[in-house]
Amino acid sequence: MTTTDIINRLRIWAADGSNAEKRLAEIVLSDIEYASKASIADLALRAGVSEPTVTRFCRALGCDGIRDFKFKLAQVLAIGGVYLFPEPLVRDERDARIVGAIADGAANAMQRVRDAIDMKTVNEVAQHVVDAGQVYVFGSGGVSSMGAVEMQNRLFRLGVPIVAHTDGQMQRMTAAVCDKRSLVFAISASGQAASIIESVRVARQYGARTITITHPESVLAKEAEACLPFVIPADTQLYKPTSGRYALLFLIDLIAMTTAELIGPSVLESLRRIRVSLSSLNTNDPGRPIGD
Amino acid sequence: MTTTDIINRLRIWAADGSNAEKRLAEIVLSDIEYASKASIADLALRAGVSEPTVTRFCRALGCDGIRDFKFKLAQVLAIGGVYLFPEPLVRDERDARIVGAIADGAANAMQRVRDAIDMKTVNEVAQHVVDAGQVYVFGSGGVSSMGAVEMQNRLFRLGVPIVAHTDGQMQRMTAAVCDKRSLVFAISASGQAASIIESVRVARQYGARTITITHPESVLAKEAEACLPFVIPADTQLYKPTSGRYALLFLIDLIAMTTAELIGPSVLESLRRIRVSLSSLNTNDPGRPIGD
DNA sequence: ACCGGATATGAAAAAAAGCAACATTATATC
DNA sequence: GATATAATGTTGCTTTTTTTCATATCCGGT
Repeated sequence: MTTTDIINRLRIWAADGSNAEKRLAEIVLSDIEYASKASIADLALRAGVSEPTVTRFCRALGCDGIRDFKFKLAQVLAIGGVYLFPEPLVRDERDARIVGAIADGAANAMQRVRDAIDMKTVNEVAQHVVDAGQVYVFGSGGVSSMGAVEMQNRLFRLGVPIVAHTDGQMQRMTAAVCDKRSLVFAISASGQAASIIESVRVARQYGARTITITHPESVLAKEAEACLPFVIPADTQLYKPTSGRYALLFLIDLIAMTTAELIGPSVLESLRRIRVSLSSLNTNDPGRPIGD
Repeated sequence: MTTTDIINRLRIWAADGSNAEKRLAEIVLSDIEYASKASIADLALRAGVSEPTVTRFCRALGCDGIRDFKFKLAQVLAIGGVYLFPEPLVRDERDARIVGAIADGAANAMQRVRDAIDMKTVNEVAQHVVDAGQVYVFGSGGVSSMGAVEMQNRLFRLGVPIVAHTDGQMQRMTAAVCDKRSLVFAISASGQAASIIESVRVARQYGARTITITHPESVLAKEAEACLPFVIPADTQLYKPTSGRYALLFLIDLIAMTTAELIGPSVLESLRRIRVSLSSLNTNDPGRPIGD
């Protein structure tokens, strides 16, 4: 159960639960911060009900007991939301929470990559990119397809022959024309996207080198030669966009930068040409990053 | 104290606290989910220390007691997801430099957004998204077009009628069919992309509301009603992909989350439907994030 | 109106958890 | 090696939570 469900249910019960439930739900909703720390006795007193009623209330909401209930409330609070607080009171605080939740989430996700990433594998991957005659990136689903496109975007600048496909048919067809000089990146957070799994299988049959960026225990991970672990945890907060995207971006940057350094100064030539090709479009501002 | 600080402190203590502290910190870090629900007795047993030591440990970490400690852990989990917090790897200098360069760049970019962001504007923008009959997002160039697509990806989930265009012709044509109920987001790091500037101008002529995510001093910024500042600094490190992308993602997440909360619980219905529509594709795993 | 059964609520006691005061042990310092 | 200080443990008490059992309330059928 996601934490947001609990708020919904509280809402519903505040409207049409039994007497005691109504009062409790109201008390909790009116001050979640208080409720997340109060003892049963306190809560019972405020709502004018008996203590066991509070425990039963929590159970009925799908929690193990009041501890679990408060645990979930704490999580709701960690991210916070308009509808959680009495409106006029806390505009600023709520804003701060939103900013904090996203920033912390991103920082966490990236910290994890930072801690867990095996640079030896990344270095090998980069070497394969350099060696490959043609690189393909397959991704599907919101996060993974962004990753695929982004990877193309990062690597083509280095002069790497790379193309991304987010369409399942294109992935399959492309896989079918792979050969020994091909390198296939397969990105899938779940590791269960059928088109990606099949494409990897086919590409490998034709001798392509295959690298996945996916859940290390997934079907997809087992299909390929190498796997860079990428796990998107079940977000407890549905309102918040998943932080996993930052992790994926990080991973891609690592690959791109390692590859760039491997190629060496000649990447600068590619970058220079890109800049020249843009200079007729935009004003010439040498400080600006290449291609917006 | 932000909630994630607690993890840092735990890390430090796991490395150089006293004996009991070390063991406790390790136990907690090795399974935060467990620690966030365990009783003192449990924790003490596992770490092989006495119960009051656990209480003292929590206090020393800046919490009121074990309750508060567990409360904070719950929040860490809510934000960071059910991530593991593995020991950071030791790596050689070159690897550390690459990882550090990217991580620091991203952290800086996001910190800048955090410092500069005006949540009042973001709230207004979100309100406009909710009110709009149709939302368009235009972006061009590597970073900005990713932003446009990502914005579509984040907002369509909430049931917002939104479409992204990264093609200049499509942008112009779309702008030409705007009306009063249209909302146009124009993303451009440079603020000089011709197609975007023209599209904003045209859309505005037809009564659309226009919001830019761009350099606040740019031509584009002056064309539109509102501007969320987004500046990509000239990266000195040519090998390194620009960190600006993290900042843009951050900005988009802020808008998406604020919008989601403005819409309220009914967004859950959209998300639920998306999940259902995917469940025939993938195995049914309710914990998985929606759409890879 | 009255009955039987289900449901909701409360009182009291048992169980569990958390905490403080004091005791002990380890460590550092001279 | 004595002493002071910090770190940790033991014990028992308090608070919190849960369970058990009793009571009240509601509701449809007679």
